[in-house]
Amino acid sequence: MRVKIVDVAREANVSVATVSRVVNNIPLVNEETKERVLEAIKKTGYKPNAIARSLKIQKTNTMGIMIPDITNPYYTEIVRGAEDVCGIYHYNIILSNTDFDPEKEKKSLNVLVEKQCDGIIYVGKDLSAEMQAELIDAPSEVVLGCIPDDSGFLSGVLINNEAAAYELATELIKMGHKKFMLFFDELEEGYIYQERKKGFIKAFDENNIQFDDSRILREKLSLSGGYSMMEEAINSGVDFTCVFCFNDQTALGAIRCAEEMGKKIPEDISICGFNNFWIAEWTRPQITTVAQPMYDIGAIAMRMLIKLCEKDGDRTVKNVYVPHEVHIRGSVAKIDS
Amino acid sequence: MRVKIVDVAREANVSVATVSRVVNNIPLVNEETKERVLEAIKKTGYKPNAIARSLKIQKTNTMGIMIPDITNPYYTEIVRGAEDVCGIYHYNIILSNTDFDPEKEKKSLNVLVEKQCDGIIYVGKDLSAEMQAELIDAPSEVVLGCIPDDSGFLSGVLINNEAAAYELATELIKMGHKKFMLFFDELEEGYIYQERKKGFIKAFDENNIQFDDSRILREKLSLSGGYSMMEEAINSGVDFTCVFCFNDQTALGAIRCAEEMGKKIPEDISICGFNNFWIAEWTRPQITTVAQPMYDIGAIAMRMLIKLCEKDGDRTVKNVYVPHEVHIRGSVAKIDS
DNA sequence: CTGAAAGCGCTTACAG
DNA sequence: CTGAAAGCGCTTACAG
Repeated sequence: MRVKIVDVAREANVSVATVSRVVNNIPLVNEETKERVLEAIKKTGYKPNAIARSLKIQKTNTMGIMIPDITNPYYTEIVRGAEDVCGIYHYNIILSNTDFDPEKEKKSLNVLVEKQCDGIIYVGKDLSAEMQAELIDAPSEVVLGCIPDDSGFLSGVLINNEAAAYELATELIKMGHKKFMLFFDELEEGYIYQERKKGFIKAFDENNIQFDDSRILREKLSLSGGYSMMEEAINSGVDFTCVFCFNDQTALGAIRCAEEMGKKIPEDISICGFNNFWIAEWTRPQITTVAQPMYDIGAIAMRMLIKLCEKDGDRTVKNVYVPHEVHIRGSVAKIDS
Repeated sequence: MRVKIVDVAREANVSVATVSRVVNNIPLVNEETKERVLEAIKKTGYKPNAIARSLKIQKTNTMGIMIPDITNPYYTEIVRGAEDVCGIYHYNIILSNTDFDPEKEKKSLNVLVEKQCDGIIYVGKDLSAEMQAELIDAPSEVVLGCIPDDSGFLSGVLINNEAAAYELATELIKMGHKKFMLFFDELEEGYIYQERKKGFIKAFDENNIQFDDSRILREKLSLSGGYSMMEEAINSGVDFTCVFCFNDQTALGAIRCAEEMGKKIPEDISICGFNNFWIAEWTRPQITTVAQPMYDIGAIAMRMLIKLCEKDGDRTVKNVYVPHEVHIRGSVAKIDS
C-alpha cells in the first residue's frame, strides 16, 4: 500500500490540511510543525498522489503531443524541444504517434482530452476542417506545430514554407537549372504541400520557367520512396537537371538511386532536400536543403502552450514564423544554360 | 465547464451509477435505458474524466518511459516500439529524456511515480546501484530496456552485447585485421561498455592479439565525437587498420574525418559502427555494424510491462535476449596480413 | 497558525 | 435491472 497524506498526518500528529500545506510549500505553517511534518514525510517515504491532486485542482500538468511519427528525425527534434521546455516548467508529455491517420488522430485527441491534458500540441502537414473543429472545441488548450490555423482561434509555430521553397528554387535557377522534377508526398493536398508548391511556382514564373504538374512524382517520403521516384524519373526519359525533394530522406534515397543508375551527383543531376536533418552535412554528397529550426518549433510551441495553461498567461492568438535558411551543399552544382 | 457524469444522468433521468455502467460497458443494463443514456451522452458531448476514474480504480493506464535522449535514432526506435504496443492495449506513454544524468533520472522517476504510472520502462547503458534500488522500490512496475538487472527483481529486454562484439571482432580478424582502435564512450564504466569490451577481448585473445587499453579513445558518441577521435587517432601516429566505434553516428563521423585526412575507406582503414541505425545502408561507404532490433526491444519491453500491470498477467522475472546480427558492409575490407 | 469538512468526478459493493 | 452512498487521495475555503 502506498503511503498517503493521512498516514503522514498521523505520524506527525497534525491534520492532513497541514501536511498538504507543507507539501505545497504554503507559507502559513509554523516552522516547528513544518519540521515535524517534513520528518514524517521522510520517515514514511510519502509521495503525493498527483492524480488525486489533479482531480482536485483541475490541472494535470501534463501536455499531449500529437505527432505523425517520432521516428522521422524532423519530428523527433520537435518533440525534444517540447519536452525540454516541459521539464523546465514542471510539465510532462504524453506522446502520441498519429501516422497521418485521421482515425488515429481522433482517437488520440480523445484520449488526451479524457486524460485531462492541460494542453495539446498538434503537429502535422495539414489541418483538416474536421480536425480544426475538434481542436478548437477541445477543452484542453491547443497550439499547432508546422501549420497555421486560418480561423484565428489557434496559435501556431512554423516556417514560411512558400518563402523557403521560393528561395531554394531561386538559388537553383541562378545556378543555371531550368528543368526540374519534384518528388512530393503521396498525400495530394495539404497545407505545407500547397505552400511549397506556390513558392516553386513563383520562382519558376519569375524566371519564365513553365511549371508542369507532370514533373511532380508522388511517393512515400522516405529513403526508399526517394529511391523509387528517382528510378521512375530516370526511366521515364524526361529531361531534367535538378530535383526538389520534399525532405532530406527522400533526397538521399534519390541520390543513391541516381548514382546506382550511373549518374554523377551533382554533375549530372542536382538534388535538393528539405528540413536539414541532423545528418545532412555528413552524407556524401552533402545535401542541399532548407534548414528548419525543428527543436525551436517544439520549444516555442510548448512555451506558448504553457502560457495558455497558466492564469494571467498571454492568450494572444498568433502564428509565429521561425526563420528558415537555405543551405547550398555538394548535392547541387552550377550548369551551363 | 466540462460536462460530467451527473449531467448526463440528469439528462437521461437515471443515476450516475447507471451512466457509469453504460460508459464502462457493464452488461447488466436494460437495453432501453442504455439507449437513453447513450443518447444523453451524445447530446451532452460527455467525455469521461480519466483522472477521476484513475483515482477511483487505482490504475492510470499510463506508462512512463525513461530514455537517455529521444533524438538518438537508436532510442527513438525503442520509443516507437513501446508506443505502438501501448496503443494496442489502451495505454499511453509519458516520455522523459534523462540525458544519462542521474539527477534528471531521479527527478523523472519521482514524477512518474507521483503521476501514478502503472509501469515504467527504464532504458540506459547502465544501471547504477542507486537507480537499481529506486526502481526495485518503486510502486510502479518496472521493465528495463537494453540492460539487465542482476538482482533478479526486474525483467529486461536486451541483446547479448558481449556476443555481438565478439562476433563483429571475429569477422574483422578473419578479414586480416590485427591492429585495432576502439572509439568508446566518455563514460568510463557501465554495463554495455563492459560487455562489449569483454567480447572484443575474447575475440582478440582467441587470435593472439594483444588488447591494449591505450587503443581505446573516449569521447561523446556522436558524429563530431567520432570525427575528433579519428583525428586524434591518426595524428597520434599509432598504427591501426580497423576501428570499432560504439555506435553508427560515431562511425560515420570517423569515416568523414579519415576521408578528409586523405585516407581511403575501407582500403586504408576499416571502420565499424554498432546498432545499425536506419541510415547505415544509405551512407557511402555503407556502415558495417551490428544490428539490434530496437523497435522490438521497445515493443517487447512494453508487452512485458503491460502483463505486469494486469491482474493474472505473467509475473515471471526474466531477461529476454533478442537477436543481433552482424552486417558486413562497405566500410570494411580484407587486408593482407 | 491549524483543523474539520466539503468536494474534485468517478466506480462499485450493497440493498432493493 | 437500478440507485443511494461511500470512498479513491488530495486541496482549500471557512471557522476558530
